[in-house]
Amino acid sequence: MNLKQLSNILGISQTTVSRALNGYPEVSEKTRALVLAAAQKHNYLPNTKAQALATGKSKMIGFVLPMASQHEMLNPIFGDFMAGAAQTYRTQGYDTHFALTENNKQAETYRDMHAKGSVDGVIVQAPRENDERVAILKELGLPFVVHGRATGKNDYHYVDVNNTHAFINATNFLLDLGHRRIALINGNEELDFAIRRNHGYTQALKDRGIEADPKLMFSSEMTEHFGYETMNKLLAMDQPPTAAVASSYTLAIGIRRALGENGLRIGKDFSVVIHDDDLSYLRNGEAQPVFTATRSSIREAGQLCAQILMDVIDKPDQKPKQIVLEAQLIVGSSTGPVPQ
Amino acid sequence: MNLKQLSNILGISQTTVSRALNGYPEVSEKTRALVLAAAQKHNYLPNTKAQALATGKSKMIGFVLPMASQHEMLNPIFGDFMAGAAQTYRTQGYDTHFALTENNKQAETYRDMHAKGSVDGVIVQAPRENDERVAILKELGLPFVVHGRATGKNDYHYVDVNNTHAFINATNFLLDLGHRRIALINGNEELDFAIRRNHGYTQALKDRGIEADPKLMFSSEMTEHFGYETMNKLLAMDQPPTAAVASSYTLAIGIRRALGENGLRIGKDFSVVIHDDDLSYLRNGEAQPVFTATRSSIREAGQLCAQILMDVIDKPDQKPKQIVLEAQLIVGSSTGPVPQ
DNA sequence: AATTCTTTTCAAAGCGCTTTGGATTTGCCA
DNA sequence: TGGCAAATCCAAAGCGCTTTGAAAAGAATT
Repeated sequence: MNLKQLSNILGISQTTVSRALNGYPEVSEKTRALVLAAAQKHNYLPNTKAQALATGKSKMIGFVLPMASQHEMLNPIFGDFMAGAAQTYRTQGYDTHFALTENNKQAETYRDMHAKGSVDGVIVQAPRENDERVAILKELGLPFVVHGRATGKNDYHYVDVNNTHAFINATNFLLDLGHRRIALINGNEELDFAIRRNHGYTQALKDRGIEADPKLMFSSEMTEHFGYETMNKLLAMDQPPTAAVASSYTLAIGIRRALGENGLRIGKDFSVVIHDDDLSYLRNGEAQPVFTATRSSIREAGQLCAQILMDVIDKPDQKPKQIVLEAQLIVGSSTGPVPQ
Repeated sequence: MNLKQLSNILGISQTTVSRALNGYPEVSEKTRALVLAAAQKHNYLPNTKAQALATGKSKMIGFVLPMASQHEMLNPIFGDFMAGAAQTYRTQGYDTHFALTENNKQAETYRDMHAKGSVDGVIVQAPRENDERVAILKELGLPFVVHGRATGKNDYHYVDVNNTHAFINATNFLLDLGHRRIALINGNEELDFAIRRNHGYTQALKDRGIEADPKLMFSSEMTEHFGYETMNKLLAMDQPPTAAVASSYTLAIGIRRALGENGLRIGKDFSVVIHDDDLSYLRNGEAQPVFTATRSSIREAGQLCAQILMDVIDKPDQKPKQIVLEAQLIVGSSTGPVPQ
């Protein structure tokens, strides 16, 4: 069923049918009702491709996920983020165009998407320092919103968590409990968020006159295994730390496993504060949080990014919208005073 | 840059340029080289919308994810599955059209996608018994592949894990170790895979003359919390089981937490076999598996589904391709003989 | 009833591509 | 050199929609 057929059935021109459907005022309410009813009845929906071609708008948002070929490690947060975003798009008739790309070809993928006219805007994930994608998207004039911040220049739209502050808080919380040797188990420090968390951690220690000890600082992909392995290394030290801040829930699961295997109780013998993205399928407890954490919903970030992006698509030339979310410190049972 | 402009630059007709680009034989290799070079130079890529309109093929695969409004629980496996699928699509120029939908409106979303002409085929996830989506897609004539099986009729393409067999194996493994009271911690038993796992578990017990005890069988959404809660319930029993089979890694994390808090060692005091989807961001150990598990890569399933779907789009009328993957039993350190 | 102004409708062009059917050029042979 | 087939190329139609500019119908004014 297409426009032509529908208009034939109705005995009305395509123009009028199209206008009736799209809510233009130049059509009487009577015929509009007629058209709407017929469309409903015949299950007619405009062909998006034709619509896109005619209007020049694809009503699609691009979402590019790098394959991260090294370890085949897919960003575990992307599902929730994307769902949050898609949920918001829907309200305005946008859908998501999802593309996988090799790790170092993200920029190229955006360029192609634009050249092929398949999206009206894109979201940039996990920015690095002076991320090239930002430059390219600007050059192309393709609307975009960054989830996170690409250090360097700041003249674009973004939604980010205040990572520095979150990790200052997390570290302070442990310091207040009396801990002095505190480890950092961080994500890959090529990524902006990890850099900021490192800064927060270092800063908090410094403010209490403690020099951050590089031997207590670890950074890699945030897997359960990395958490496990690192915790084992820490326990094997001559003078093990009494606490750690970790960048994700998955890391914490590994940490807890290592502690358990060594007969140590989390929150008693060793304290852990994590950053909790509030993933829908990996909740940090239900009513009561399991781990003490700085929490910030990744899904909410997705919603905000989507909101801004749609706004920018609508009105391209506005001054950068920049949202920094504060993570909430929630206290679970993974922390306690320094064991005597 | 579009075809017209490109052909003007070259001083060649649009027809020839289009044909050169699409590898038709009616164009000399010399001009083809010329065209290709120019396209490259001017960063030309055909507008997908126009292409889709002209050819009637959108080169898009639909992927519908229910929001699961109740608990906002997003299927944690979907990321890996989708990535596997997308990886395969790419090789043949397909991209993914991703849409969120309310839980009970999946069928409608497929119908809309078809009416709007935005996809050439779709993948159906997490089928239920006699899933309505299958019927609708057949009626629409929209190519589809089911990931899993919708019990009921079997006249469609699918890729599934042999869930029954996997759980027979898992249960047998524990029986062989001497366990007799074995719990089942399963996913939501409205879903086909969970039903089959239940059958496998029940069957294995029965084959050893053991009646499955409903008090040891639990089923819900596969969250860490559900695993934790259930394990606590089990431990509180008069006569607790000595082992459990669990349907996912996330459940196992909760189980381990409960055991740890009760001072019990997994694999010594209590044995657990899980089903492991081999998620990229939640690996069950690296070189050595942590949990004894029936393992089947969800990413691989995604790849297979994609492969079949593209094939079916190409040649719609073929007899159902049905692949049943056997899960591999891998032995980790979460199982051991019955404690004395 | 004649004129003007609104309201409602329509035909046709255009979005950027593919593809059919026909035209032109080239190569080969006699 | 002429003739014919094969190799190249092209103009134009069509995919399903939106939108412009104009026409037809209806309402209002004199």
